[in-house]
Amino acid sequence: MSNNPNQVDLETLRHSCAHLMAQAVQELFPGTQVTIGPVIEDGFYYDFSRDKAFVPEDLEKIEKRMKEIAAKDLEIVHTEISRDEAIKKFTDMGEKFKVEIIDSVEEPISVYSQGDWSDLCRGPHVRSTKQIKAFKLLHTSSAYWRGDERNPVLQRIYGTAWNTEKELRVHLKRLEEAKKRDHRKLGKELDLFSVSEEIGPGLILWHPKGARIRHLMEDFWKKEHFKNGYEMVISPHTAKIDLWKTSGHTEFYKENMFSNMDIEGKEYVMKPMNCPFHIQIYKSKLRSYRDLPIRFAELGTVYRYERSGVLHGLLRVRGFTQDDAHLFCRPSQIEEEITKVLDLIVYILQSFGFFEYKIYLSTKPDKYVGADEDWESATKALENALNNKKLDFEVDPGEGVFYGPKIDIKIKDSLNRYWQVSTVQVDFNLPERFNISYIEEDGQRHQPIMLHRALMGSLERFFGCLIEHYAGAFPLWLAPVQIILCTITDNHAEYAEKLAQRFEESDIRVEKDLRNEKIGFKIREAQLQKIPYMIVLGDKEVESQTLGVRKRRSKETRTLDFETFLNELKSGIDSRLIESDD
RNA sequence: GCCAGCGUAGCUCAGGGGUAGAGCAACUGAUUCGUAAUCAGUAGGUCGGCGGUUCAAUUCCGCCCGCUGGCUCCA
Repeated sequence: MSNNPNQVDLETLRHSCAHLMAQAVQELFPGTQVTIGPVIEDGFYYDFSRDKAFVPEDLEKIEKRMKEIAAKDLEIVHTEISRDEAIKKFTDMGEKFKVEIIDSVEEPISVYSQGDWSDLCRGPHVRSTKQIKAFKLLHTSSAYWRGDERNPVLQRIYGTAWNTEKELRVHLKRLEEAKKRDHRKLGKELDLFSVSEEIGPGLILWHPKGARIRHLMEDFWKKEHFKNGYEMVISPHTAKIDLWKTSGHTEFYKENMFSNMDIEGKEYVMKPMNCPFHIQIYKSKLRSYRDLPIRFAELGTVYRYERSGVLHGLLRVRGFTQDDAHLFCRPSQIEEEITKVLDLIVYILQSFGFFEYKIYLSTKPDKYVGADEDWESATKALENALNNKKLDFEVDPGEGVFYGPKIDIKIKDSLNRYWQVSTVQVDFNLPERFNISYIEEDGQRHQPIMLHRALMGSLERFFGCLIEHYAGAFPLWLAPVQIILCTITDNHAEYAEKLAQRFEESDIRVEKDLRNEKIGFKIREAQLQKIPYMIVLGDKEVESQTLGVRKRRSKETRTLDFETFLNELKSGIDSRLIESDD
């Protein structure tokens, strides 16, 4: 708690606000049972058991009642009772879910009351309902009791609460801003991508401008991988089911795989992962310790079945391209390889404008394959690599995949949201299943260590993240159109054509707007398309053979000659400049 | 997949048991203009699909498809 008496710990405040909402709901809708109402990031929710779902008008009513209750300045009283008392109390109240919770908590049972309403709760809470002032109910949804779809369906209401009206306004504004940046909205407005009902949900069409950005992402990625000792490989989109039996995917990943195809009586499936293919390439010949580490990289497109309800724009799809690589190395090389991977990750993410991360190291889960000492040394190698790079990380105990420990990296975007992108995983399983080996110095066959890693994760998701991070105003090096030439009248078209050709020869992505429209109209459209530079061409420019340069989000105009402007462009592109103003 | 809501012109949306409307975009014409919208005209829709109720359905009902917010999971 803060020293300022008016400043309440946000978690406490939000928890109390959830109670306030529950009270309002039960007063307005008798017969509704309460279940749980925890605090979440930026707010809270409460799950209710009730036949009917809440509609938006209900939220208004509930909010109004909450304000009334808050104004009553009800004291929030904490009491502790025995389990038997609690069971009797909540059974009498008809709160079956609360009774179920009482079974699983320790005595004494903690209860909070305000007025004639009370709730089973660990607390803490604010002293009076009057302290809950700045709040808003946001939306409804359904949820299952204890998150299990076999359990009864509950009606959830989400809300947010803050210490002051001003903080609430700032938060709501941020939500609005996030809505404006929604990649699905911008994808349409900027003509970047679409999803077609005719084709199928979760399958992305990259339009010319989106594909342009994708090619830029891919080109950059390939160049950096060649520089860093990777070899590019390419593998097919489907393979015989037997491959997936060997890899264990038919056993452990079945529910995520597209169902079988019959090709001349043989079963094939769309690939959900690239690893078995890269292993086949590794296995195509005998490998020596002198060849290791071997690094195979591929922008590999995979298909995974996702339940229809979870699909979401570019962020959750059924077909996506991983910037995948598999590293085969000697046990002694793990640490160095991971360190190099981390270097590359940080370099690439920073190039795209992401400078802050949350990094997790996930360790051995309850069910696992491989020897304990291998797990230990691999986990240590991951940890050492993170420490070598001075990267802060959190350990997620037991959260590793069954086949090995891993590092996950989330990037922070311009609205302070985190997105899971990069991952580095050690795999003790596939080398064993495919029985891969190399000849060691001792002349004997040894099993190599295999690492999976992705930097951007999926190009689709990373693109969605880029769109929202930049609100569609991509940095110069990524902008699908870098400059647009806008003529004042038809008289300037010839000059524009000539300039366009010169820009094209210099690999600048240029568009011309020669339409018979007013300059204000052309500028407006270019602004809405978030083109980094607008070049106005009129009598003045033709006469002096110059360019009228205007940058997006700046009303300032400059008169530059071609070479000067081209140099500015080139240096912005080559340095992958990210303008904070943009 | 489940719960709820939504689906009307390319886009954003209004309407409503008697076969549909606006703005922007498109097209045509006029205008040749100096940094976020020049004016006028034209065209555009089996109202997501299939079935049912009805004299009549885009509107009411059922099923299906898709989208949105969540639940679960993850790149």
